Amino acid sequence: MNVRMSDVAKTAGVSVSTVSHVINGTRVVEPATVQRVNEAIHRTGYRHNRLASALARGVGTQSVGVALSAQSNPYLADLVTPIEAALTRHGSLMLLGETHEDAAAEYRLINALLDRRVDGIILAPSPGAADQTLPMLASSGLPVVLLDRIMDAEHFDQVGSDNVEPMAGIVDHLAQHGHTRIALVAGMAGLSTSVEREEGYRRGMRRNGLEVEPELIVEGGSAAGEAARAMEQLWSRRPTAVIPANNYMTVGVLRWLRQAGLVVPRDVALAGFDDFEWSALIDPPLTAVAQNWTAIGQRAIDMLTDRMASPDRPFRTERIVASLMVRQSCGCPG
Amino acid sequence: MNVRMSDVAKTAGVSVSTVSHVINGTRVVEPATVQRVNEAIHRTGYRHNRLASALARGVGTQSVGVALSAQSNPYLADLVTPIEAALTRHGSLMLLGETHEDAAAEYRLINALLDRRVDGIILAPSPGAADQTLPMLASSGLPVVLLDRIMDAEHFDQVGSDNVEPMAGIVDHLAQHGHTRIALVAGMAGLSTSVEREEGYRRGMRRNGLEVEPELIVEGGSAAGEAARAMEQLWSRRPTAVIPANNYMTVGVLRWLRQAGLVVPRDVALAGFDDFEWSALIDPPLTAVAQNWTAIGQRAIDMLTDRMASPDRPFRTERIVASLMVRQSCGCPG
DNA sequence: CTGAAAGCGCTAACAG
DNA sequence: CTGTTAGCGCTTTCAG
Repeated sequence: MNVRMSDVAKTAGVSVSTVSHVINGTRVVEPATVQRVNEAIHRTGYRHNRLASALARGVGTQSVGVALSAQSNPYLADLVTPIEAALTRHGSLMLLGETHEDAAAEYRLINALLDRRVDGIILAPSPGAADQTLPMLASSGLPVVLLDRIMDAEHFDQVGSDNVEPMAGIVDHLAQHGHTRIALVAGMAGLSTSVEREEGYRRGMRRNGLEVEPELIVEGGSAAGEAARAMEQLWSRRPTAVIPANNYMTVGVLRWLRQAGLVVPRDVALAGFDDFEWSALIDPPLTAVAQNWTAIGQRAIDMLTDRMASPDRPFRTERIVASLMVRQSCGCPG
Repeated sequence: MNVRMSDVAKTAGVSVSTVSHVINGTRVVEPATVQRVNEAIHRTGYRHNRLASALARGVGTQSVGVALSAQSNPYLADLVTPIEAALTRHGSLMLLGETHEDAAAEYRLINALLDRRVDGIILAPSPGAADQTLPMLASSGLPVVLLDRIMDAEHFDQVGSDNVEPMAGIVDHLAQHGHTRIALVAGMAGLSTSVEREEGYRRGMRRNGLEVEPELIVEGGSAAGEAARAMEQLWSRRPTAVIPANNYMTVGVLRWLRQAGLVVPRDVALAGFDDFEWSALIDPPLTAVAQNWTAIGQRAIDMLTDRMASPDRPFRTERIVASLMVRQSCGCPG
């Protein structure tokens, strides 16, 4: 264990400088020497220490930090796969950390990432990120891309789904089915996605000539359990259709409906946010807005590398289109 | 940007040695001095460089590598969450990499991880890992835990689900429903989980006095598309029940069945491996073996820290129990 | 309680 | 084509 470059140099009968250069291919070395060095590397069992290397070279660590809440992201794999792929292409690695949707935990995580000298950070900001995390990130000068939850932050690149129009589109669709009492199980307060989706709901109601009744909007905390309780509350207010603002809440709503003996879409129509592989196999097949997580992950890493390349370009916010997958839970015929 | 410890020392009017010690709390420093140093840190905007620190201290980087195929792991979040949590408790971070279920990619990844001086590695070995990756890992002397796919490797700690008995249990259950022509859509060849589940299938058939007909076993490549084709093939052989050996293949089988106009469990009963949040909401509610991914992730990180603490303890292989969730796709009444 | 100085393992002028 | 050597930013004896 722990063979150093000098050991290799010794057994190859050359200088460390030469060893370094054959390892990094950073200057021409006589083939015979290269040969000897490579043999020495093998015989000694040498492992290059990229950390010492990075330190000496004064560069980053060929790694980027990805900070999000895996717990609240069922699309983790979709999101992470393109990021990982792009990073691998550059010989970089991904440091994945969990924000726990909590400002303090997130702050600690970003600090840890910064102290480890990552080359860039991709962050799905928790509610509360604006207080400490974002300022710190901004002053760090590190390339950063904010993901999913678009903030009111001028000095960051951001990418996420368009939420307003797709949500309004759900309302349009439900209204076309003749629904007027359309309930919304809203996401966790403080999340920009929650706000935007509620805005979309309001826009949709209005443009269909429907009144927005406050009692038809209940927060479902972005989680299944809370959403079930929210649905219970809503049910007493006699909605004819319900929109869970995300995937987890759809599970909760569906569970509550089922145990209450209600059948979708006969007793209440349902269409929500977040599509997934099994949607078509659910009973009834789910009508839902599909977010393009692969594209979001792809754009995030693209934007990050763009910024690394040109630190002074203007900051951009990109919205990735999300589209309504119409199936039967909304009342459409099979 | 890039303030060094010496800068802090200068503006605080002390030596770097003192600064280092107040930062690490590694020796007693007069309160007043601590004060001055902390102020200097603030004023200069100093960030501790953990990499340089680790180098000087000759220790690891407070990070562990996690290598698996996110693409083929729908439980990524369940698995990763306990690992992340434990790591955070130790002030460590997770370097997540993708093996792509490919020996060469995996080998490169593990190399990258090793070169970055991670303190340990958790790997879900791809088929082919035994050729290069495992030997390298073994000779590295680094703490390693193999996950999910239990290998025939004596010198590694391993943790994964029990596959044989649970699979045999599925067969038992189906046999009790009176099925005799039970088909298996097997997983990707070369994966130990595939092998073990097929073994479980054979064991189940045998102990129920059923003949194992080779034509009722078709490989579904562990993926939805291939599984659909496998199911098509199988259908011509008139099974009365089918067992997809994992989650993805269940999707494929279900899709094919549906588009063929077949209804489960009337036309063919179905029970497979891998349960998940939506199983009860599928049409029909899915009977499936639930693997305890959270426990697996938890044990993996436990075993890793155990080995870090005592490098010479004997290697262990742990099996986490997986249990059959009986719903309706097997033919049981709602 | 504090400082000087010798490394940690590697890179990159600079000088052959 | 190759070797010497001064760092990279930090830790840690050792000597006050």
